[in-house]
Amino acid sequence: MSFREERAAERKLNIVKAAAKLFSEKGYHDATVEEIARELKYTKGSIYYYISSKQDLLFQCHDLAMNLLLENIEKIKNSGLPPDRMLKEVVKSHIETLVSEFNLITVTLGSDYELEEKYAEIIIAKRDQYEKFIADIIREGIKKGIFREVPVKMVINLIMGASNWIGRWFSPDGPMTIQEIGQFYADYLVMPLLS
Amino acid sequence: MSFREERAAERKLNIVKAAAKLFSEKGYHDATVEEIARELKYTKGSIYYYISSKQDLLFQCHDLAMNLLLENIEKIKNSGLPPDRMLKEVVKSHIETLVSEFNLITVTLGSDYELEEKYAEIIIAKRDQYEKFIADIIREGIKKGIFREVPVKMVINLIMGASNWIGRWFSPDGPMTIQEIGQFYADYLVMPLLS
DNA sequence: TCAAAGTTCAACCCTATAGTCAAAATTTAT
DNA sequence: ATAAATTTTGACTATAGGGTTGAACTTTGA
Repeated sequence: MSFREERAAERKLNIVKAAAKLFSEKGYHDATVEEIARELKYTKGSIYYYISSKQDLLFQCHDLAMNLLLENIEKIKNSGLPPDRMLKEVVKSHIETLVSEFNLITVTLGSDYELEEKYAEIIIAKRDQYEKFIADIIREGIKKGIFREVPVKMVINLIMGASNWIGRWFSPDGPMTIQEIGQFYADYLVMPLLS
Repeated sequence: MSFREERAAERKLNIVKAAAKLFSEKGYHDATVEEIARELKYTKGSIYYYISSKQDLLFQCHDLAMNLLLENIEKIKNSGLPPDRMLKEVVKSHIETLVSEFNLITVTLGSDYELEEKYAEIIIAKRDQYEKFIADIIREGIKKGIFREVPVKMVINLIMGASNWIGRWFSPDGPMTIQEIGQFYADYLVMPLLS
C-alpha cells in the first residue's frame, strides 16, 4: 500500500470512528453525514472522497466491532483454561471490550435492522461464529461434567443479553470499575451452570 | 365519555398498536406515517385526525408498554410471597408480557433516544418506579437473609438486561414455549442471589 | 328534511439531508 | 518551476416524508 493509500485508509478509519460516536449517541438516522464530517473538520463534500455512502459507514462500524470481539476470542481459545474459567474470561473480555470500544460496539448491538441485506449477511455470519465459540465452551463443560445439562443456545442468549445491556446503562462515573463489573457478571452468570 | 369520544379513543389505540408493529419491525424512522395509516386502511391525512404527530404515536407506545408492566407488578406486590419467589414471579411476568405484547414492549426497549425530552421524562419516571419495586424485593431478601449481599442496582440491570434481550431473538417457532423460557430465566437469574 | 357536527381525503407545502459535481486549491514528482 | 495527480469545497440536485388544508362526504339529532 502506497503512502497515500495508507493515509486514506487511516482517515477512513477516523471517519468510521467519528461515525460510530454519533451513531451511538443519536442513532443511525438522526446522525447526519454533515455532522460526522464536522466532527473531524471536514466538509460533507470531502468526506465522500473517502467513503461511498452513509450505509458503508454503518457497515464499517459493525464490521470493526465484530472483528474486535472475534480477536478477543482467538486469544482465549488457546489459553488452555477449563470451561468454567474460560467462559468467565469470555464474559469479562466481552464486557471490557464493550466499554473500551463503547461507540463501535453500541452501534453493532443497537442497529442491525438498519443494515442493508448484503451487509447484514456478513455481520450475522461473524456473530454466529462468535456464538459458536461460546457454545463449544459450554458443550465441553457439560461433557466434562463441570456444567449441568442446559439448553445451550438459550444460556448464550441469556449471558450475552445481560452483558450487552451494559451498553445501556454504563457510565464511567459509576461506583464500580469496568473490571469489577466484568468480574461480577462473569461470576453471577456462570455460577448457575455449575453442576 | 360520549360514544364518539369512545370510538375515537378506540381508533387511536388501534393506530398506536399498528404504529408499534411497524416501529418494532423497521424502527421509528423507517416506519412512515403513511405506512402506519395504510396498515389500517386509512390515508395519511385522516390519521392526523386522531393523532397529533408521529412523536405522539411513539410516546403512546412507550406509555402503554410501561403501564402494562406496572400493572403486572401491582398484582405481584400483594401476593405475600417470600422475596425469592416474588422475584421469580417478576421475571416470569416481565418475560411473558414482553412476548405477549411484543411490539409495544420492543418499541419501549429499543427507542428511548428517539423520544423527545418532555416525553422521555415521563417514561423514565415509570421505568424508575418499576425498578424501584424490584430493588425493594431484593433489599427485603437481603434483610431476611434469603439473599446474599449484592450491589442491588447492578443485579437489577443484569436481570433486566438478560430478560429484555429476549426481544432480540425470540421466535414463537422456537423449541420452547414462552412459559418455559420465563421459568428457566427466573430460576437461572435468581439462583446466584441465594445465600 | 336539513343544518350542524364529525370524518375522510387528495393535493399540497416545506424541510431535512443523502449524494453529486465541476472548479479551485493543494501536493507531489520531474 | 511547472505540470500532473490528488484533495477539498460549497453550491446544487433529488427525494422522501412529516404535517396541513379545505373541500367533499357522512353521520347525527331536531
